[in-house]
Amino acid sequence: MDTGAPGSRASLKHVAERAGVSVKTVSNVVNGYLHVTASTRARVQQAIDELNYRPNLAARQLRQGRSDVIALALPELDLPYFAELARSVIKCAEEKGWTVLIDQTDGLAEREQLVLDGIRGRLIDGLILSPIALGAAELERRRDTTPLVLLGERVFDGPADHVAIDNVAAARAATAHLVDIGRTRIAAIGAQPRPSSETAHLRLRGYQEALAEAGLPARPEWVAEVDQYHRADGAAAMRRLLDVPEPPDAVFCFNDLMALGALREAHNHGIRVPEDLAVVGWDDIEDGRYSTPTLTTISPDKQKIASVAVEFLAARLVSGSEPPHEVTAPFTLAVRESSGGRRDRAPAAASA
Amino acid sequence: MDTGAPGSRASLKHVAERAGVSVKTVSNVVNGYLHVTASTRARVQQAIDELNYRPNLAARQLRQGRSDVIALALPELDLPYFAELARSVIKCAEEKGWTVLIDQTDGLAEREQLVLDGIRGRLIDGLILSPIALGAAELERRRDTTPLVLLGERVFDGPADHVAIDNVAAARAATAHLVDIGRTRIAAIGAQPRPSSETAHLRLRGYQEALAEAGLPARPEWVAEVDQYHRADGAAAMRRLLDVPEPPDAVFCFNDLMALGALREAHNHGIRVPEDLAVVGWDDIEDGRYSTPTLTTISPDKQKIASVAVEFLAARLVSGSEPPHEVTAPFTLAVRESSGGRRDRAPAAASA
DNA sequence: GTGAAAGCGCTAACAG
DNA sequence: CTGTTAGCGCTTTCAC
Repeated sequence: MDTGAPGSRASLKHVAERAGVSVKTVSNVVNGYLHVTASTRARVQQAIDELNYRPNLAARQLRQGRSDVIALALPELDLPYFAELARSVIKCAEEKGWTVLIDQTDGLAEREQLVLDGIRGRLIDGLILSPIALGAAELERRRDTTPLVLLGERVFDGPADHVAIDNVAAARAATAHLVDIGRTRIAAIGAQPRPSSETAHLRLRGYQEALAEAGLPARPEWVAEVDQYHRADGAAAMRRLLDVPEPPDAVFCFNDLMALGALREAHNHGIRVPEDLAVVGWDDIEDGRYSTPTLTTISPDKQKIASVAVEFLAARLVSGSEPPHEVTAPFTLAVRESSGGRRDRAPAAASA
Repeated sequence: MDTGAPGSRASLKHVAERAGVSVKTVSNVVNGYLHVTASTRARVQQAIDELNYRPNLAARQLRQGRSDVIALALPELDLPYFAELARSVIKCAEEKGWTVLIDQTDGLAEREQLVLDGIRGRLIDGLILSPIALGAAELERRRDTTPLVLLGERVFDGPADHVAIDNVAAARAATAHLVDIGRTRIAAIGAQPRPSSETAHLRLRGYQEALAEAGLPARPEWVAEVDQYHRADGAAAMRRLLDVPEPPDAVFCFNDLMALGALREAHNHGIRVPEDLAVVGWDDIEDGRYSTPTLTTISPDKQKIASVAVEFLAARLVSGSEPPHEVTAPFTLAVRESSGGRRDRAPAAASA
């Protein structure tokens, strides 16, 4: 049914010629302007269909100065927390008519810096960045003026909008929960040697504060450092903790993935969870609701984080240079089996 | 250190003026052309730095007719299989200098159609689509000429390049494995009522073929239908299978997520895996390597799928209208605990 | 080696 | 209500 359309390379001009009107009129139709006669509109629409016309977004962007595309830069898409977050961001962005393009930084400083420096040129209208390696200093130095929203821990009072989690408070809550259920030898998995890792630092602090508050010992050998926050790192860390002379009876993992690794490793060693060892994670990824045992975890409000980030960006696009906003997203503690929560059915089971 | 740069809105012209050269020269420098005097290059580079110049990609795209952006359209980013796939695609695309923009279709026909119709206008150079709801008919009807690569099951000999998995063969292998370990009452989870669901259809066929081959009964009540391929659907389906008069002693789940849900549900009912019930999944997502028990699964070569898809696109961009290519990506069966594999340590444990 | 000018497809002024 | 025109920032002939 090719009516002579040269591929889909038809431009406004072609459509205009075919419909016997001016480009402006076609533009009006395409953009849904109201003041167009029904008959003209119909003629134009027919020409559009026949030629299979699609607007050239590059030209529109060049003209309008905006692309309706934003970038979301995060460490890894296959870390469930970030996958879930990305899903929400894409959803929210869609409601604004935006398209989301993904940059994977792998948590590398170099790549985060590239993103920050505007590697995307003027292609994107805004940027949402979840920094792992970069700190306040790098952010201060930023020259690119693309609207920026930061995700994650509080990076001081940086020059950018920021959706934060109260890492210290949440870590304290997680640890306090382990204290509450009667554990006394509470370990932590997820400390990081890198000086710039804010997240690990803050969560460790919350952990230590909670121990101090409870008058419980904070043994250095109960704090396991990791390189990354993957399952394998959690498993390896757990293994080391089990070799300590006086092994812990509870462990607070700085994310769910490590907690799942730790769970599995404990299982390999014949250690019962939660009887011998209570485990708490962080992120509330779906895996933890179906694991055996199900995982007690800090549950940050991901939906909220995503929606606030997108709203921040939207606000920036309207009024550029207000002082930076900051929102602290709420969290809850989801108590499940791994810390002795009721051995109730998994959520799916309950829903049918 | 603001040298008067008006934000980052500097254009080639501004840079040219500041450096005392023509725009062409600046363009040459920016694009790394060789025949530029070292001194000129230095002067231009300095002006670029001072003005914090970033090329306007929209203008470049308009001129060159390409954006170096491709779209990846998949059902949901937080389905681990797709998250892992997306990660690989982004990696491969990056090596080609491309940026990837993500479209979430939620597996909805309507949204897949939009993507296919070129909702992105001329913004993208190519499209990789993992269709769930759309079939051959819709693909034949496509008029948009953006290069397209299809992912997933074989959609007949469509008009587009295609990276397929041999669903029937893999499903047969999975089922045959359950036969091999001595199971006789083998169920399947993942059939779908929708007529257009190729994937479910083909996997079901492989399952049935393997049963026939083994001379085993194929009871309809052992085939559980689901709406989606999430953990909750697998758990619910498992629950139904356990209520059947003669419950199965093995179950082949059409993806890992459902298998994990089934695992959890079995656990809730006090059923031992693999002793009472063997479970096989499909996708080889990381979760299944750390679950308890670890999950036997069909492992498609995701890296290969991603790299071939990107290569197909690259080839299309060079020579447009060759006949469609098709590659069938290999798969293996990863035997783990859920089907009686050795109760060895989880992979992470082994690596330290 | 470098410069001048045209034009990619679109929208926004401004006429009519 | 519709047509004409200029120009967004860039690359690309073609001169010099």
